[in-house]
Amino acid sequence: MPTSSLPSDAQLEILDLLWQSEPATVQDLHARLSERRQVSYNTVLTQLQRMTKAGYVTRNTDQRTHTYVSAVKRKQVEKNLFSRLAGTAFGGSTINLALRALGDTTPTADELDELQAWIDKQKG
Amino acid sequence: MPTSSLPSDAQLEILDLLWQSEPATVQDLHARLSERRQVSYNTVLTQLQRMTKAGYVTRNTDQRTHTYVSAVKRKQVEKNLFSRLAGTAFGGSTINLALRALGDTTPTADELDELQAWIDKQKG
DNA sequence: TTGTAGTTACGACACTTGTAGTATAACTTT
DNA sequence: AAAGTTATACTACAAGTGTCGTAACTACAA
Repeated sequence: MPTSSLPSDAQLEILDLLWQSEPATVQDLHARLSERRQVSYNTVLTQLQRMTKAGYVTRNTDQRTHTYVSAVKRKQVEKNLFSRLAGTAFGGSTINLALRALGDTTPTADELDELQAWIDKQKG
Repeated sequence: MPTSSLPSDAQLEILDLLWQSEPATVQDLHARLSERRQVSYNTVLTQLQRMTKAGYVTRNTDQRTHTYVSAVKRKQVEKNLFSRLAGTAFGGSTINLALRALGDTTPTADELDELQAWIDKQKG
């Protein structure tokens, strides 16, 4: 449904956790998010409620403790994210964006291999 | 709240124009931005004022018509942008982000070469 | 049965964001 | 010099954001 709109930063952060392990309760997500930064249970709950309304997630309310699952595909959201970024500051090119992202970062050998594989796939 | 503050989307769009050609007046920027989308002069002005306050640009007010120059480096802003994104949804890895950005896009031969060059540089 | 911990619903609040209108001052043109 | 044009400053405002508090309800334990 939300092909145009994008989750906010805080929502994306939670969505990312969901994608990693679904379904999940608010407590699950709060616990996992708390490993990264200080945040209240209610904050996570509110964001999940907003995400439900926005259609980014759906929830099962059969039990008192609701469980959430993502309703949008990771790839799709990422694609939208990139195209928004590319649209504003990278000459519209996602590839250009990728090149900039690489920038002066130093990759691990694995990452380098993965990149090489991607290129080879394009060539072949 | 991200670690380092970042220009908003609308600001980034203008900053991008500035990076391409500095210094510039509000009119310059408004004219160039107008080629892409409908936006009022005052909107551009307001954003430039906000960016001035935020330190993203500086301006010369000697003349009645002020001229603006960027006060932040493109690379630095991009880096912050990517690291914020990476921090929220790409496992913290900018390279991973780049790989995702590449995703199913199909590059031109030039872009492919550029990518290959980047890899070779890392290897060598 | 009464307390206590867990859960959701709802509201609140300050801040940001994108957008633009109005006021006013300063040049330019007639 | 009057009128029009151009510039900035200031104000405004709805929507979105990140954050959390409080109320109310449920379930289990003592």
